[in-house]
Parts: sequence; C-alpha cells; structure tokens
Amino acid sequence: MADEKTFYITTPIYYPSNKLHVGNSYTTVAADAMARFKRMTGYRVWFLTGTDEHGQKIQRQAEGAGKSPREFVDEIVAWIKELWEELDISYDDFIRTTEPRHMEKVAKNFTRYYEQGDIYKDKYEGWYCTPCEAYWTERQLEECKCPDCGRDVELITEEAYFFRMSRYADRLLAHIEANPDFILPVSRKNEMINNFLKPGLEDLCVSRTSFDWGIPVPFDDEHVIYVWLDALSNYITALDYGEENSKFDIFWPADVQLIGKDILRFHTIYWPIFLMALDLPLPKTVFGHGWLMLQEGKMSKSKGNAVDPRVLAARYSSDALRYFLLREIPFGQDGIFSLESFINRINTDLANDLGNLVSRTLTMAERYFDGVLPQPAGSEETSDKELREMALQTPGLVEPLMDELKLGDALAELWQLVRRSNKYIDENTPWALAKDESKKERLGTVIYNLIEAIRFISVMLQPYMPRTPERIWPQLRIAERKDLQSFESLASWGGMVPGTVVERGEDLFPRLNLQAEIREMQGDPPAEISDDPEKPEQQDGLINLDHFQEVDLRVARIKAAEKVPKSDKLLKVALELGPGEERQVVAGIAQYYEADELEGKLVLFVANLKPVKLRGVLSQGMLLAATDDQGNLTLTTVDRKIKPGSRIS
RNA sequence: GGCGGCGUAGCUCAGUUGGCUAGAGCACGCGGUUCAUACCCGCGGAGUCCGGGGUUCGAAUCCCUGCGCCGCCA
Repeated sequence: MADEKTFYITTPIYYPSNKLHVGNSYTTVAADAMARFKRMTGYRVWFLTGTDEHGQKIQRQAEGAGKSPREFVDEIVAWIKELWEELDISYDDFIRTTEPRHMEKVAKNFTRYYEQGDIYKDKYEGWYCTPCEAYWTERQLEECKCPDCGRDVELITEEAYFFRMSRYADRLLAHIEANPDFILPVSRKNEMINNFLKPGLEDLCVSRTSFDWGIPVPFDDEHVIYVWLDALSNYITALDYGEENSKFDIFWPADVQLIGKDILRFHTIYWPIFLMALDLPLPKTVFGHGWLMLQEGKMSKSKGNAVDPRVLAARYSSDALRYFLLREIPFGQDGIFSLESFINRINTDLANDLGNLVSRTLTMAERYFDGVLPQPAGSEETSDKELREMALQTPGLVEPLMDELKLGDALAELWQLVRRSNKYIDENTPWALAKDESKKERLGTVIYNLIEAIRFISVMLQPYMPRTPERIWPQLRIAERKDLQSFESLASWGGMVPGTVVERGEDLFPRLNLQAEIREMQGDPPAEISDDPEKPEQQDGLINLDHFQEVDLRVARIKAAEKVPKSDKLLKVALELGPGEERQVVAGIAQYYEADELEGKLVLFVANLKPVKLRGVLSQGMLLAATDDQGNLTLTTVDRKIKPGSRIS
C-alpha cells in the first residue's frame, strides 16, 4: 500500500535523572492526542517516545545513590512507563538510548560523519567550574566567576571532536525560510534565525572525555559521544534507520516532532544538520510548545514545586488531567497550572457541560421511554436541523485545527456541540412534551437526536479523553458497535438504531468542591514529587483527626442580621463569640431566613476561615447550614444552651 | 547590550490582508427552567483595545515614540 497515509510523531526523549512532572506530561499527552486523532482519521501512525539516559549528570546521580547508572536509570524508566500507562499514552515504541539498537547506529553514524569530514578533532577550550563540573563560555561568566555558584573558574583545554556545522548553515537557513511550517510557532523560528544562523553558526563539540557514561567514539575510546548527538539520533534509530525494509522507509521524515521550547535549538539547528549530513530529509514540523507554569513561576524538579501527574491522575482521572492539559495550554504559549484552574475546568466543562448532558439525557430516555430509543419523526424542526448540522460539521472543523496542532481550539470546537446539545434540550423542553400524550412522537425525536448528538461527541472525544467514550458507549449500548464509534460514522446523522435500550450510568465527572480539594491536596501530602515511590495516596475520602482539628468550630450567638444591599442571597450577620468577642459574617441564607428571625439563635460557626469580602462586606467566618436535595436549608444549632464561643470537637 | 514579541471586559485570551454597534470562555448580575451533577438556557459589559503622535475616508489592526512585561542570545 504505497499510497497509505502515514504519520510519524515523536516526543522528546526524557532525561531520567528524576521523575517527570505535569509539565513533561503535557508534551506526551499532546503527542498522544495527535497520534490517536491521526489513527482515527485513517493514518498509519508511528508514535515514538523514550528516554535519554547517558550523560555526566546521570552518572553522578547514580554514584550519589550508590547505584550503577544502569540500575539508577532502570528504576526511573519503570516509573515513567507506569506514568504513561496511567495517562493512556498509546506509544508504538519506547526507545532508550542505552539500548544496543540505538548505540550501534549512533556509533556508526559518528564514524560516517568523521569519514565524510563533518567531524574533526580539535582542542576544546572553556572556562571550567570544578565544583559544578560545568563548562562555561566567556560570555556566560558573571564577573569572571561561575554563574551557577559564583566560585572561580579555570580555563581548561581538552581534546574533543567537533561537528562542522558551518558546512550546512546556509542550506539550513534556506530550508527554514522555504518551509514556513518547519519551525513552529514562528516566533521561535525567528529566534533561531536571528540568534544562531544569521550571526554565523559555530561548530559544535560532539565528544567528551570527562566521563564515560555514554556511547564511546568507535575509533577513539578516550571519548564518549556528546549527549545531543546521541539523543537526537533516537528519532531515526528507533525506526531501524540503515536496515533493509525498515520502518524508517515507511515513516521518515517525521510529520511532527513535539518538543518543549527549551530544547528548540537542538531540534531546529543541530538535528537538521545531523540529518543533512546523512543525506536525509528533514522533519516536516518541529513544534516547540510552551511550558506549564505555576503561579509562582517555573515548575522544576529541583525546586521541589513540581506537581506529580500520577497523584493528579489517580485522584481526578487521567481523562480529566488530559483534558485540562490539552485545553488549558494555548497554542505555543505557556499555560498556568493551579489546582483551582484544574478543578474549575473539571467542574465547568466536564461536570456541568458534558457529564450533565449525558446524565440528563439518559435520565429522560429512561423516564419517558424506559430506555428504548424511539424512532425519530420523518420531519425536522429548526432546532433539530441546527443540532444535526452542527454535529455534522464539527468533525470537519476539528480536523484542520488538529493539523495545525491547535488541540485546545479543537476541543473548544467540540464543546460548542456539547453546549448546543444542552441548548437543544431547553429549546424543546422534553419534560413539557412528556405531559402531553399527543406529543409523544415529538418527544421521541428529541430524545433520539440528543442520544445521537452524544454519540457524535463521544466519538470525537476519543483522542483527547480515551476513557470517557468507553464509559459513554455502554450507556448508549454501542460498546460493541465499532462501526458507530468510528470517525467515518460521523459523516451521516442517524447512526443510533431505534429500539436500542439505553441505560443511564454513573455520573461521568462528579462536581468537585474547590475548597475541599485545595485543603486535601495542599494539606498533606503536598502535591509534589515524593522521593518515596511507595508512598500511598489517600484515596478513600477519609481524613484523620488532625485534618478535622484544623477547623476551629465554635458556637456563636447571633446578635443581629441585615440584608446586604443589592443582593438577595446574602445576609450580614453580627455574632457574639463570648464576652467582648464579636465577628461579622456574610451568609448566603437570605432566601431561607428573614433577617429579624435570627437574633438570639445559637449557631455553629467556623472561626478560623480566612476573611473575605463578599459584595464589599467583610466576612470573618462561616455559618454552618444543612441543605437537602429539595433545596431546603436550615442553620445548624446546638441541642442545649451553652456559652457562645464554646469549642466544638 | 543585540534580536524578537506582547500589553484588548474582573480573570484567561480570540480578533485573517485596516472597514458593519470590538468578541469567546470563566467569574459576576438579572430572568427563565426543573430533565439533570446547586445544573442547564437566555439576557446584561460607560472595555481610554497601555499612553502620546502620525498615515488614512476609516486603525485594536499600519508607521513613529514613551512606559510596562516577556522570550531568545551556543
């Protein structure tokens, strides 16, 4: 099948000196969504990820841990593979640079480069900081001292091999300028051109003698191949480059190489030149995406503020995490991770819009038709037509966005359909139709259309959130109907078969309480990488006594209450907490209590809440109240008289 | 210091080659609704489109300038 459409996508290979954080996961999740989307739309896909395991840093860390580099790296790689499994990363191959299949080819390429004259031996000169074991250029030094530790540096000369970058610089520049999609986003392209190519590209040192955890230079065993020449080659060694009838012939050049913006230089300058020197075509697109930041700045393993993706996935589901990552990080820019934005995304998009749509639709199907999917009427009303047309056009809107790697925009487009479906319910008020037996057929049409719309949504959801469709399909009773789960099935409306017995399932994404989540996650243990991989996570929803005792619960006596102006929910309440101690709180109970009926009541009160202003009025705590599922509300009070200010424990 | 970019509603951001009353999501307010996961639907913004100057019939969109922020510089 020579004309089969292929798609080769790669992530960077991660450096297993430590565990990965959510920011790293973003790259891989994005690549996975692309890979899944391409598979779904008929491409033969190869999706590669892996680990870059050589280098001095690993060697040193292993020594520090009293392990061989191999042992050290094996543990972290195992952790990374578990992470990818938990995040449903559907990679086709996972390459480790310590594998023979990789090392042999890199060594062979090195020899070829050398024989072609691309690599030559010379003297490397640089400012060396012994404690940091790092070389610096003259420009990087700060007042002639090491920019890292501020100590003295010495000028060191050692033998090294160099790659003659200058030989290819012009060709590369021409290629970049002729192929606007080669480096994306464009802002990155300009940086590369202006900072490196235009001023004149320096040759790159491609060997080291100061450590030996690496691929030896085949003809000079004093030297080890510099890590970038080693690492970058993975994208072709993993395809068995150089072997007969290899995957390389099918998949190279790569369609998309997804990387973080920090390693753009290596992927858009050195990597292409390494390829040119092998006489190979260049990848079609190298995309340098932004970072996932924390509000306080960059997320980094060394700062200890990194967020552990496995903790998040275990608590909130990998689909929720994937959705957040894909939706929240804008095309090519940095995004911000905060627990608050994450929880809000889950609540608004997943629980309110999507989960609730499925829930309310299935409930009605069961209530009005015992779950038996009705036959839609032959005629179509305006809202039917609009819903159908939007559903049918969404796949066509999503696909080009995916090709431009605008994954967040693609999801936004899909959510337009989710919203339209919710609106469709309101337009047709099925509960009103259900009251009139003569409107039974109309009601059936409405339910049918909703179920079909949910099918469309679930099919398109697959690349981004692979588990959610698997939970929706049994409810629609199409778990076995592969034909109704395919992207092609979205070419026409009406795939759902009338008579199918649908069945409401569990809520897809229960709403979360933001405050409770923040308390849980930021209390103990902090959401950061723990050194103990065996540390169990609290998942049973139970808390220990310490947690409870953090809350200062008191009995308070209501002295007075009045309505907060311009609000019909809020009351301003003055409380007495014992002799001379008074508090003011704003309580959202105005719809349930008149201001003047409150005076004198003894109520339960949270005394150590951080004060906030509600509609401009200071609130120094919270009254506890109970609500039932009918929306009734009652303040909580005490069984017997007791002094205001008494502690509750 | 060099090169590049950004500054649009409370927040996060869209705004093709300059052109109808400047948009989306979230948050907020009001109204509707009760099938649903305190949800959904509708309506609502007197936003100096960072300030100043210019080009133009017309600029958030182009040019100059000031301020602020950010990225890259082996």
